[in-house]
Amino acid sequence: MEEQGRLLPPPGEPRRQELGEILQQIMGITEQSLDEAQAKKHALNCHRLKPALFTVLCEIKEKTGLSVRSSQEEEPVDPQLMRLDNMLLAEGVAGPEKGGGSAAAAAAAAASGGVSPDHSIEHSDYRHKLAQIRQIYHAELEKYEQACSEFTTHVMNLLREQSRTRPVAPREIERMVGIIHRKFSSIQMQLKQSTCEAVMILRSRFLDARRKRRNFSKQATEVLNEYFYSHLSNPYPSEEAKEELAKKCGITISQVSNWFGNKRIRYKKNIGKFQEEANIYAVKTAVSVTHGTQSGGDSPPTPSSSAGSGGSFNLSSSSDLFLGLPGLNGDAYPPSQVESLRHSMSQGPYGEGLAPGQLYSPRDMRANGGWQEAATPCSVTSPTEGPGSVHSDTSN
DNA sequence: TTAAATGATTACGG
DNA sequence: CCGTAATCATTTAA
Repeated sequence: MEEQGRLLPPPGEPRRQELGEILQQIMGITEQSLDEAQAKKHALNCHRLKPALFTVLCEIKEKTGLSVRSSQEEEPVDPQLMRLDNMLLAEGVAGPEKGGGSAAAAAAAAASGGVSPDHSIEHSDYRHKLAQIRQIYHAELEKYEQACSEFTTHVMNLLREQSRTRPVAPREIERMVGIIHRKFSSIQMQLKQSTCEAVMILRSRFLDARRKRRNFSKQATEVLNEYFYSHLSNPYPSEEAKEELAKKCGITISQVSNWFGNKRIRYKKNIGKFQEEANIYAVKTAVSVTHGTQSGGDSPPTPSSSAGSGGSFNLSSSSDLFLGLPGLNGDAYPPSQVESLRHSMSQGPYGEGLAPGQLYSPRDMRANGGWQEAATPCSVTSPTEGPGSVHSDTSN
């Protein structure tokens, strides 16, 4: 107290001396005992020149400390973070909460339940898992948010406290806060990253069509096979034909395309495996052509007429194999259009069918890799391009 | 439980 | 985009 009195402005005294005195006291603080230092500190704090001095010190510090700060200025927005945010938003993870996990799942199930039963089951499961992820995500996010704010407050309090005894510029506080926020954002980004990964895994697990594949109905495969074997020489349904088939089978056009793609490749790969099937459908087609009844019949028709499925397309590589070593593998021959042959083949699995295979000469269909090239010569009786057969299929 | 069948996807070329 | 060929993941038969 008395110090303050002594430090009071002696009117005529030059300021310089006063300042020098103060600075000396400051310098001397470290050499004094704790109590003394505390007392002096307090005294200095209350000195009337203190604010001015403090400002000066802050300015100096600001100027000298600039080098550090300039390095990391505010980056606008991290594109990576943007992407993550967008994805989380799109997936409904970051969006507005729609209630607790089970509730959301139940709502989803209820919402889609009536329309598409097939869809709803997996979907509700998916939604349930997604809701779990969202819950965790939000909880973690909130935790980080809170921790960040707490920490920031703490640091700011600390700095404010210290600002009474050491020069702390407002910008420094600002910078500190920025650093803290950046640190916490990077943590949040990791959280978002992990969440994104989890969602992606969930998606691939539930939404990937391959994982919830269902076989087509018996009837659908029937229809498809019928078309395939009746157009064996050129099993490439047109757009309209695909449409008809899709409608008839209750599947999509792309599913029809998939089916034909798979069928072609698999048939070509191992004709022997399909010979029996080819036979059945060839006969069916024959019956249907002759009798006009082609739809639906499950029962294997008796081989009667000669409307076999005609020459198949060519296999590029396996034809050689087939010619060279007929009995080696499943490679056999395309289904025959000869009745006797069909007859002999029809009674057994493909093992027995192999024997007649040697009788059959695959002359037409080798050498050219294309499917369609072989079509013409082989198809003796096949209703390949007969509009009638196609039409009859489609009409029914 | 394993192997075959099967629908869907991917990579690549036209 | 449509095709082939390879591959994946599931369903079904053994």
